[in-house]
Amino acid sequence: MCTTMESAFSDMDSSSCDFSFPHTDDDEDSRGSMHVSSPASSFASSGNAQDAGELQQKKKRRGRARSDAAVHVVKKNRRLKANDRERNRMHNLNDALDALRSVLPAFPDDTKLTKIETLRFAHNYIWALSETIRIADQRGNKARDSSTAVSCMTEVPSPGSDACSWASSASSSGSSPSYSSSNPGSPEAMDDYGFLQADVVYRYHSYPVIY
DNA sequence: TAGGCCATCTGGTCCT
DNA sequence: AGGACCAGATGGCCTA
Repeated sequence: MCTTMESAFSDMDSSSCDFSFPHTDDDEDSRGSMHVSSPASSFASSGNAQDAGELQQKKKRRGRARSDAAVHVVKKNRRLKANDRERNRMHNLNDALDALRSVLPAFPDDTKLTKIETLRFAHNYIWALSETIRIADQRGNKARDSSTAVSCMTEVPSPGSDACSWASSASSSGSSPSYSSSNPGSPEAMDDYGFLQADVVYRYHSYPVIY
């Protein structure tokens, strides 16, 4: 198969694949070339009647072959363009995933999250932030002059920060965290502020995305 | 060496 | 008709 990283990023270097469009004598004929080395011109200059008849036959066959080849070339060109668009589309998707990774808390070992891990991590992160805000609001309503809610918010890791220093309870997850099976949205687990922190942190790292 | 992850190709389907 | 999107297939690379 022609798929290699080199060919993939060489903007469709067709010479490395089976998609090349060979330059043939038919191409010359189709442009009415009078090149001296053209088989047609050499036949025409022979003056032989039998050869002329064969030439007509050959021209017919070549004409048929040329039209088939033209269709083939058109199809291949369309495929190449579609491949190029698909490649760009996937590159855009990967760029978006990279952007998502950049706003997620970083792991200390600098392990790049896989695609699925990035999506799951982002899901958990959003959920954790939402829960933190929700609980902070609840606490804020109960004791507006308390600084508890403020300190709660400062516990949330900022994008790019060390996620595991914030979430020590999930530090063993690495790039392939084991997943809990509990419901991230269960409010009964949030009856205590301290418990909330630990629980949010844990789920933020380890809860599987439910699709 | 098996398994996971990834990039790419490809054909089908849907949409504009 | 052509482009976007999708899913399956394939092969390369890396790691345990």
